[in-house]
Amino acid sequence: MTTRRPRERGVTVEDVARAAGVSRQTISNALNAPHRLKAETLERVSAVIEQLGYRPDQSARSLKSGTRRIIAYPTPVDDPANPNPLMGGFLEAVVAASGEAGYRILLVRPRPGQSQEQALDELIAARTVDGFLLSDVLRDDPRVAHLTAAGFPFAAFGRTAPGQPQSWADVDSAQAMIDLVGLIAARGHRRVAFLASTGGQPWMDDRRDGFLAGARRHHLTTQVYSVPGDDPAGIVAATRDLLSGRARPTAVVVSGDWLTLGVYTAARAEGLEIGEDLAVAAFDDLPITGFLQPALTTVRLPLRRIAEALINRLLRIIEDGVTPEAGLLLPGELVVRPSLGP
Amino acid sequence: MTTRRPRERGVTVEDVARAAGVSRQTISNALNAPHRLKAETLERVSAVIEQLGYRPDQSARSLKSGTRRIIAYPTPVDDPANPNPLMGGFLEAVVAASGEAGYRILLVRPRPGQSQEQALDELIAARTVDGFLLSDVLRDDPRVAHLTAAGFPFAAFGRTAPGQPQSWADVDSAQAMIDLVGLIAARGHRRVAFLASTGGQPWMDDRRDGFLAGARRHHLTTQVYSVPGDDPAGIVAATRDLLSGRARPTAVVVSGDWLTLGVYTAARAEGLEIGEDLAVAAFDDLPITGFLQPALTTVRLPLRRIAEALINRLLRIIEDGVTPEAGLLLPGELVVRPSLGP
DNA sequence: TTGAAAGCGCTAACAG
DNA sequence: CTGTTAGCGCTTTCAA
Repeated sequence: MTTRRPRERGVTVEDVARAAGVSRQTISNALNAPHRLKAETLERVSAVIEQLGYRPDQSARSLKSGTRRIIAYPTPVDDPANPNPLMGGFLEAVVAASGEAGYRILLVRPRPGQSQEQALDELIAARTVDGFLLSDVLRDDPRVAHLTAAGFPFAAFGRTAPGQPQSWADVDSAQAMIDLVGLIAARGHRRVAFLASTGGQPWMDDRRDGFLAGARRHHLTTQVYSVPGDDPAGIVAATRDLLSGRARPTAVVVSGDWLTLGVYTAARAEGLEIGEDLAVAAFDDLPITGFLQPALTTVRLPLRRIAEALINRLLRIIEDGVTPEAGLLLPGELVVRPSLGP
Repeated sequence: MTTRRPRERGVTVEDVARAAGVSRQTISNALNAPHRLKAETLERVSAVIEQLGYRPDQSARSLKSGTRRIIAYPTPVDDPANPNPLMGGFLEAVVAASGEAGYRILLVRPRPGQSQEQALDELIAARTVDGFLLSDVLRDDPRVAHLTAAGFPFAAFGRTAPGQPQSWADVDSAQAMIDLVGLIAARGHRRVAFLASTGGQPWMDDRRDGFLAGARRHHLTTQVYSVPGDDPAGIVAATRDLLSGRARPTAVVVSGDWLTLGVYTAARAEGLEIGEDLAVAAFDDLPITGFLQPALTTVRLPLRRIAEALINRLLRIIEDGVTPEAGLLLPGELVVRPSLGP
């Protein structure tokens, strides 16, 4: 079945103008500056527009105006066998927030053999988008440096360096950890361990720093374990080691929910009941947390608020040319579930 | 800090032509029909293009050519508190497949008060995209009907009706279920239950039908339970009911991984050991499956292959005007884990 | 093989 | 308040 259509020429201003018996400009005005038309004309013209289903050609309009109403989101590369379960929720929030303002999200990715910076340059040079939304931003992210140098609008989920535009929003991981440790201390724990995977991501450092700050504040005895990568076996081994020592901790804070599987496994192997003999808490609130037995205490990321803040800030830059003076930290939400114990 | 830039005029053909000492047309040819240039000229011109970082303006090019190299993906509305954990993996695969072919994905969504169809019409009329990628397609999906009527290119994750263009790809849920039931039968089970949530999605029907077909083939005694919605409490109750009857099933097949939490809970409440007293299998291979104890036997969706097939088919329609004769069913992958027992 | 001219559909500037 | 003119940057004729 072949459906090759002869590149349909859609309905244009010309058509509408003729049908309404006015000039092309009047049509344009009806859409872009309705106050300039006599109420009666406007009504008549609008009816014709409606009836013909006329929409200004996006490309023509963009060519003229120089604005695309599109935001590029460089999609993080994901392992399809083990995809980031929060990506859908973040995009949901981003699409909702940008759609509200009449912008759409274009998913972009460097072509094979192309660097991140080259991909950005191409999008800028081809004037494909009005700005960039960046996520998983590192402390010294080359993309941020590049966009800053190019003077092109962006907003970052993560944090930028002091000399760079502060158009970012991030989870206040440190504060959330401090709160979490406070809760643990209030429940009488004195020896608390922190278990982290060493990926080098800045947000993981923030979590660790927050943990340490909280522990210091409550005079807790701490122990910090780092395991390479996300290898479950390594985590189980580390946790068993942690739990088999003398003076073992009565609570374990884990840098991310994903690792807790290993912790649960190890605790069982050591004959410890989670929530009874050992309190466990983590971070992220992945969809899995309800599936652990007992359910996991964790910190929920404020993805919706982050997305809204990022889009707001980006549009302020794009439309008003105003770059925020300071970054924005949004609080994580403590979700207390049985793994924390009584 | 105000960074309002005076709407930078990027580098245009004109600039490059002047710099290279040739006409505008030669530049255009160098990019779009290099074979028409003398090798030496081409080289020289390319060097200048490279040096000036020239990229044809996307809008101008689109206006002229009528092609956007953009595919719209109407993003399913997601519950941000409980996001679809597979969305990230699907988008990853879609972005990779389309990027390969030089297309990008635009996330779209009806504006407040706008219907799905109106949103499609707007994108078509404004010539914003070359085609649509649809997911979560219902058996009689209004979007498919609308795009078919408009004669606009699309590809559907799901299945279209017989009279409609068969540009779809889907998981062969029925066959995967038949295989799964075969495996269960081979392990000696004679009484098998099917537990489903009633959402009315066609793929859920496919799964049930596959289950029944498999059971028939192996002469198994079956029992089908349907629970409204995804309410965990309802599932626990139904499962307890199921398990407490006389002649209770020795295996339970669940329509989706998500529901198994309730099944596990109910089984424990009945004093049954999963994998020992009761075999459990489900569908989707959500990231949670490894977190259940014992780990869950399930069917993995071939999202990467689906995405590739959809993009392939869509581009065939867009670029060659050729609509596939038939839909494409891709096999799910049986992932056997301890919940199925010995 | 290269150059000149026209026009894609739209809107901003100006004139009536 | 409405109409005319020009041009955004590109590519597709057509002519040289």
